Amino acid sequence: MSDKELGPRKAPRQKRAQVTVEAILQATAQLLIQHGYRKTSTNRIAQRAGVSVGSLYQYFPNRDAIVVALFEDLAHKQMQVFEDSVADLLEPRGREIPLSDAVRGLIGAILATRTVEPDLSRILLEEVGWTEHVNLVDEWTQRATTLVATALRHPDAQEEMRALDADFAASMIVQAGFGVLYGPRSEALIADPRFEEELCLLITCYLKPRGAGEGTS
Amino acid sequence: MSDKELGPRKAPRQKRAQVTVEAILQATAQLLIQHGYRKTSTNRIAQRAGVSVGSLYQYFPNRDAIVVALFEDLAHKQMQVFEDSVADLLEPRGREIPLSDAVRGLIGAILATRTVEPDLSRILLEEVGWTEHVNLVDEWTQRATTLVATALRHPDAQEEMRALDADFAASMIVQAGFGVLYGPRSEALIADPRFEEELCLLITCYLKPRGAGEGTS
Amino acid sequence: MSDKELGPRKAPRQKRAQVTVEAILQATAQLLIQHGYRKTSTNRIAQRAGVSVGSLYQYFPNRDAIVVALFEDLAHKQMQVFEDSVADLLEPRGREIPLSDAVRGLIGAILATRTVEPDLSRILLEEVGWTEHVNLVDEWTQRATTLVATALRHPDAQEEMRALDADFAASMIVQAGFGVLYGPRSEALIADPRFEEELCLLITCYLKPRGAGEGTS
Amino acid sequence: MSDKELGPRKAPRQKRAQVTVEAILQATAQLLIQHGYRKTSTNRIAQRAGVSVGSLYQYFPNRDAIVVALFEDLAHKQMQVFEDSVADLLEPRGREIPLSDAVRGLIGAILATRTVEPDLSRILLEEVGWTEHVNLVDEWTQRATTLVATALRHPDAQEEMRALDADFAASMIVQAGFGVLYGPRSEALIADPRFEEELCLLITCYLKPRGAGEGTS
DNA sequence: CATGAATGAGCCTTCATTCAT
DNA sequence: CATGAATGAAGGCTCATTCAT
Repeated sequence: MSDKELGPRKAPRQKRAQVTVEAILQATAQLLIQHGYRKTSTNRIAQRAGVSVGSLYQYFPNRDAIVVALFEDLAHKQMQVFEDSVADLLEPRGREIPLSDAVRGLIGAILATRTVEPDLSRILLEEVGWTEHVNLVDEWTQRATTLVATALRHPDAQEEMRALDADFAASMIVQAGFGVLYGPRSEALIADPRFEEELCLLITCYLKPRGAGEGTS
Repeated sequence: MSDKELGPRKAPRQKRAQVTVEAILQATAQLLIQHGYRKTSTNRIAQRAGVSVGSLYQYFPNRDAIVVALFEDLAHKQMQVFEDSVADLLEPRGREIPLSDAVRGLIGAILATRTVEPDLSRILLEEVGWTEHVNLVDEWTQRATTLVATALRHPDAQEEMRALDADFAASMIVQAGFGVLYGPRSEALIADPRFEEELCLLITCYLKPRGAGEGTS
Repeated sequence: MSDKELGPRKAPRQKRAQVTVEAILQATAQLLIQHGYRKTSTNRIAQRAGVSVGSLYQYFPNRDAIVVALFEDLAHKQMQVFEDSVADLLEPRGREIPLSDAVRGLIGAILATRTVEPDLSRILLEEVGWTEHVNLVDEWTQRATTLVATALRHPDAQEEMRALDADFAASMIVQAGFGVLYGPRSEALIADPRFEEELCLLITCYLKPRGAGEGTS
Repeated sequence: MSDKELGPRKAPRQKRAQVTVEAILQATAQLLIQHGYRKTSTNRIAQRAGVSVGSLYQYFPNRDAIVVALFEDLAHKQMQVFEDSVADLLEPRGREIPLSDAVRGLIGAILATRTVEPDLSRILLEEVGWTEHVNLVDEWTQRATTLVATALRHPDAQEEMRALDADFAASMIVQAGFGVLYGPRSEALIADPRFEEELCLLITCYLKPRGAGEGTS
């Protein structure tokens, strides 16, 4: 666990190799989802991928490396989605967007994250556990937080906000947001029609200055 | 995984047996913490517990049953702590407590939860995954939510709050609270001196009526 | 298998002990029938018998000893039945019985044997295997053969028979008889309404002198 | 026991694999003969075969599957021998064969069956028990019976026989024959010099019409 | 490079048997 | 004598990984 190589063994240069690697990853994802981590053995992966075990070990030094690759793939895809969703909020533009809209956008971005390969995501997060991939998750959270912090520093936002440490606030928001979205019982909560609105409220209120309610205008 | 017996196999009647069971549970906890779930084999548990494998299987039908027992123990202890902490807030008392204090109490209660065997708690939640223990976690969350909802309905609280569905709000709070406390990167966040205060703020603001800031009184 | 004690450990003198032994034997029989030899463990036997394992080992030196005891019980009961059934044929009586009737009686005796605890009998014979109890089975076959030989030597019988070695003929008959009764597919054959009659015929013809058919009289 | 896979797991494609499978089967046969079914563990088999347990499980899903394979092998070989031996009796030929010769041939065929791996045969039949392989044994018996019935229907045979149901008679003969050959104490009986002749007699008499003895010619 | 046969440590579990209470 | 907790050898089986072809 400590001294094990977890990175891919060699970058596949030929096209055929690329196909092989892809097949292995897909097979692993399927098996993970269908039968869980424990039953996802290298032999089974190879078989499902239509490849020999030997080939598998040509590209991955060990079983966990495959899972890690999958994890990274997923993380990158999710980050991409998140960053794309958030992009608008950061673009310089002529007219102002009210804070509440910005927050709504942020929340939408986090929510969008859940749509990326949800099954795989779930199994990876819950069964494999992110403990083993702390770095990745850290990076993930870090980048999200930075993005949010940047958004919070946007002049348009600042105007409506009370004075606070953008970094810290971003952490709170991201953390709370993910908690709500990925915690136990999240399914039920998210399904509630009031959910999105209330989550916006939660965060907006937190950011706004005291004594200046939303509807006060 | 689905039809496996997970309950304890037979209750230890003699005192000696009780000691054995206890040793097994402790050994398992230690191994889980030190080496993770995957390396915690029944043989190792038995060895560490200074007991034979046979004894282990006399009280637990299989490895997971031990982990489940541990999980239940922990969950019960945590619930106990939480409920004890929250108890005051629910007691009828002569003078009013301001909402912010109530929230602070709530948060304190959730935080207190983290002090119960934190290492074991982490490994159990993260590596073993609560997916397999949905019922327990559900119960846990349910009870916490109910408690919070009850607190929110307290006349003293109502006075300072905007009109909202106590149950829903409780869900949001509990969920967000746990997210902040148990999510990735929680350690760092919690360590921040501003943390507790800000979390209070987050929730208080959410509950208070618009246009009525905290310091406005 | 070779140096293992197989006899009962000590004769139970007290009444209570006798009851215990009986309970153990019954429990074993039930378990053998219901779950087969492999799943019939001493612990299970003890439990089913409502006795502690320790007590079990008070009366039997090891597991197989119980099975052996059961086997012996059964063998003795079957022999008893066989001998009782055959008894008449051997009694000196005033009037002659025709050979065919004698044979019919013999066959009836062998058939009667099947009615003694058929389930236990089957499991003991098929799963446990009589290889391990050769002596008993030998004795069994021996006695049956002797009995039949004695019957064949009866003057009444001799009259209708061709000259042959009674011992050898008895062996053939007993052996063939048991083959028909306990071999594979016996069930189907025995169920056939013609069966008993034809079996009589088979043997009678064998015993009668050439050229003197049954119906010639 | 009921839902266990008993068929071979995967067919050996390479020559090396074929050798392995063969070694496993042989080792199992040896162990079965020398130490009995209960002591024939997969580990021992692998060891004796000079192969790793893993290899064993690559070709057989579990221990019993090996035994079953052995059983099938044996059954097929025996059937082959039986059918070959009986073949002549069925061939259309110019001159008649007397019934007694036909029966003699039949008995010879059944006896020949005993020469095929007698030790393995014995252990498989007696200790493992044919109960678990009912289908195979059934097929075995079925085919033998059919063959005999066919022989009985041969015009040459019919001429010397009384009228009877060929199928039923075949069942009786086969069953009795196997009983005599495979029952307890068969060894001794078969060793007797009179045995074969008498067995012929037993069956011939049974088939011939009443009142027409053998020597009547 | 691909293949798939082979490996063997190690896991989970059972069970006959002993022995302190 | 009875009890039942404890033992630990042994069995069945899996699976990550290697290596000859």
